Amino acid sequence: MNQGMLQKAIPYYEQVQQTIKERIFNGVYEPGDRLYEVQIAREFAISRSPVREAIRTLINEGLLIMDDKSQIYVYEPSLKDVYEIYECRVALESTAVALVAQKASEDQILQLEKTLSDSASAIKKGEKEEMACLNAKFHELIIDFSDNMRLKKLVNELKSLTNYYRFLNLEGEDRPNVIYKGHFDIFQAIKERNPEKASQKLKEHTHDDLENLVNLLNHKRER
Amino acid sequence: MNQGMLQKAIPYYEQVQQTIKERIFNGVYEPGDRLYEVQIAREFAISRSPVREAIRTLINEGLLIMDDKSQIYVYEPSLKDVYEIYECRVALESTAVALVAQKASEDQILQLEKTLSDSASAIKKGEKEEMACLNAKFHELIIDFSDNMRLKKLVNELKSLTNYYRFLNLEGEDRPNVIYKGHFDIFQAIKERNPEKASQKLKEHTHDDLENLVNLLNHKRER
DNA sequence: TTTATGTCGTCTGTCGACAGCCCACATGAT
DNA sequence: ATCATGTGGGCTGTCGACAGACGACATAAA
Repeated sequence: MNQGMLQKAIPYYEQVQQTIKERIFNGVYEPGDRLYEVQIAREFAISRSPVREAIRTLINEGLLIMDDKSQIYVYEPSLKDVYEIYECRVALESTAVALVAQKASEDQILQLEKTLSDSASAIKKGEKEEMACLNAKFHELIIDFSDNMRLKKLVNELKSLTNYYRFLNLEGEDRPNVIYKGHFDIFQAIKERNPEKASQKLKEHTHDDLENLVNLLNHKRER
Repeated sequence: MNQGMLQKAIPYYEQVQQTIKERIFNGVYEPGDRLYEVQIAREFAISRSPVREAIRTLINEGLLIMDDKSQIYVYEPSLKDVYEIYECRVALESTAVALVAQKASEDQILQLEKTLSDSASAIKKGEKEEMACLNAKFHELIIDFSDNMRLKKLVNELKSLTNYYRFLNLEGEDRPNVIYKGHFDIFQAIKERNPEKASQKLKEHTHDDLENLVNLLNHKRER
């Protein structure tokens, strides 16, 4: 009885949008790849209209870009882009964490604490997948608890633009512990109800992330 | 010889997008109004396809919203939305101004100063139109000088969402002078190369704006 | 009068078709 | 060989048409 509710059929353009997005995140489409309306339409055995709409939406999200000849490519962040995106994320997330430090409920603080301790045990067991997941959750919880839907949306969009690099988060010199320490400091500041400190710690933590990422990218480029 | 360059014909969907946006800003379409693809297509004597694409784009920008029945309405910010948008703007703009305080060139600082003094004389002459324009310019310069395209784009999108209320900026108790003072303090901090102070002053200034706006909205609502 | 059923019009989602543009390749002239 | 001119194929922008969904109104049944 599916809760007495029938699901509205999901229109093609939405399904296509989701699928393309997943393919970008999964690396099926790689940065710089060109996409063709007709080809995608043929592949799904539908007309070009829904495909066009899906592409338009993804262009607006920034995951696809259109050149002056209306050709569509998968977004490929330049180094400058990466810096700019991080700058924006720091701005938004540090605001979020300050809000959380001010008004988080006790229960919410407990949730953060639990995520942290789960994270610690994942590190001990060396479960990379789990670690990445919990780290993401920590950030997500903070954004959620800031209770600002628009901020959440903006951060998510920014994150998806560097999603391409998400594998690199945990690589590098002793990253798991460094990240854990960063999160721990942030949590501590929240628990102390110290917005400025929380904000500051998050800025430092994110800066670490950026620096690590840029280092790894440079290494890759040299090889 | 038009600089030897021919302009590519602007596609319909872009023109329509621009037109709809202007109409929203000019109040031709009011918040909450429903829009119809067919009607707009008929009006411009074109097919629905370009209209659909224009609408999709505007939905992604947030100026139009689509309900669960695929009906299109002009975005009508709730009070909570207004707060959230301002929170995001403060986050981004205060970051921008801190960057400017760090790395603005002397010439850029002069531009800010000139805008301020123009603003002062506009106040003396009571030129409301000019005042609004210069105030906007002040903020825009700061964003530009922060040299972060993505930040600029985000702020512009957020601003357009409350564009509906732009008339109210200058109404209220002695607003022009309060705003001028706010901008002056920000400028001062930039000139002193004091990022924290600049950031702080901008936060206070924007908070004033928000408070004033909310007051006026409440008054309106009571009447 | 109130409820139930049927019909109509309108709006959105999708389709297939066509025209214009751009590019690559080929053909021909120098 | 090099450059100019065709020529063809592929891709995007736009169009007009149809089907399904939804609501309004009317009509019929209680």
